[in-house]
Amino acid sequence: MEPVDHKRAVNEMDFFAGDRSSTRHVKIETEHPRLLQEQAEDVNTGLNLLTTNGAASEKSSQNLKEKQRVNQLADARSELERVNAENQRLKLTLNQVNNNYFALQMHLVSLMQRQRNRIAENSGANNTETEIDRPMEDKTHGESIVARQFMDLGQAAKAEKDEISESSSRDRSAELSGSPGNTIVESMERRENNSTTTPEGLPQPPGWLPNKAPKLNSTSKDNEQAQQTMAMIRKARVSVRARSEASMISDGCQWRKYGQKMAKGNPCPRAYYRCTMATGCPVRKQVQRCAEDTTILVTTYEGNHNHPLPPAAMAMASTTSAAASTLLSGSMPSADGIMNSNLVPKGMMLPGSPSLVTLSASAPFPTVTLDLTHNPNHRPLNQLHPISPHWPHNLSSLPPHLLGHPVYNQSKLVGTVLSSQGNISELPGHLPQNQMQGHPVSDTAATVAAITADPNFTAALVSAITSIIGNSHRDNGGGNSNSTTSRNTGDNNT
DNA sequence: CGCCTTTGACCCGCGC
DNA sequence: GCGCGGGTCAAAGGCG
Repeated sequence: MEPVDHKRAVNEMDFFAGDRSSTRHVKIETEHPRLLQEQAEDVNTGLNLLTTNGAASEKSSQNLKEKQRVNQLADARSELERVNAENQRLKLTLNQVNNNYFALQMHLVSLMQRQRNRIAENSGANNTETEIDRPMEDKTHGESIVARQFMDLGQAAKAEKDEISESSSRDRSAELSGSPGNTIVESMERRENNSTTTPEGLPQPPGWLPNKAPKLNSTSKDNEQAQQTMAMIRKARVSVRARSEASMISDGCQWRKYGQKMAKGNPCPRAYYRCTMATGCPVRKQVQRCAEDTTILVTTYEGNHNHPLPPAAMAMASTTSAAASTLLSGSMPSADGIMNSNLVPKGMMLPGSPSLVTLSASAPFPTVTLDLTHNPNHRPLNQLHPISPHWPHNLSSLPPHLLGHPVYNQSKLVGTVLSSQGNISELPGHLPQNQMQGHPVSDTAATVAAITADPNFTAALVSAITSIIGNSHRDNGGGNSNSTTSRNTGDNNT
């Protein structure tokens, strides 16, 4: 009985050590036969289950061996625990990297869409099919513009939420309008402000919709549409579908859970979060797994931040902007746009990703859905990762030495990303097309496989992990983002 | 101790 | 008016 138990214990340890490569593990493995043989021969003596008539010296030597064996087992066990812990850390890191990649996708989508919308706005009836051919003049300003754009939306949100402070919001909007980086939302806000002041000068109620209460001094059809659009944008929701094992995707913001409900028709609970990066921030989000595929995480954002965001949060922020812009671009050209449609799937007009973004005007609010869960053969965005060894977009999660590295120049990254669409192949930093096309990715596993297959990524990942571990594995990248992870059980990746 | 999650209760809109 | 479902509140407890 006893030898069997010992043997089993050793085997169990080996089982857990399993494929985790460890030099110590190899050593233990090589010692197994001898250990087991010793056990078989000496078990009675070693465990004092039977008395023997052997010499005392022999017995002491056997005890010594037994002690050594116990020590080895203890060492192996501790090593196993260490490796297990390291494995968990690596898993977390990988998950975080996944989320960072998702955030990068968000950023890309927003940039692409914003370019389109801005071109459409600036050039009016000009040809909008060529804007992607000249986006590099924009990409150098991409980061700041995204930031500005998001702040503009924040103003819009404030105008909605803080009715009393509408005039000040307008002032702020007017201040912001002086910049050349005007966004569609901002311009729309100005248009609305110029045209929708009530006779009493009172702010509009939060749920106010121009089509329900036409303004007396709204004389032009454009103004009406602008009002409609702005109201829709303010009420619009951004729904993001992405594959993630974590309970939340990483968007760089701080979120506090304030409720959870079982939604009808979905066995998975719906969690409600609000932004806690600033007091009074109206942004909320709902997180729920898809009923059909629980690996798909559906995150719905509502509202706009009223505070500056860290770079890590810019991706999602710009996504919100892009969503609003998408709404705008979809509703402006004609009166029978999304306003009057119940469910209008609309390609985002991103080259090669016809179904990436859909619009839904179903009640209560129009929703922009970014579906990042499936990327068919249309040069999916998911294939972007091989081209960017520096793709962890959540900058705050990056180790400092990588954060300061030129490869994290976002404009260059954007250029790389755009080049992957096949439109800007001459840009610096891009990789050859064939290299990019070598990683068909349709799910997280394939994504991880493709990512890890890239040596550049591997190098960056190793560096990042080393730094993270070296920093006592700060909570999910530290900084002002992802703070909710620290208290969560490991799957909550803000 | 502060911040967070959990979770039941409550509120509100909507359809019948 | 009633029930249902979605969204929010807030007390309780956990965690670092």
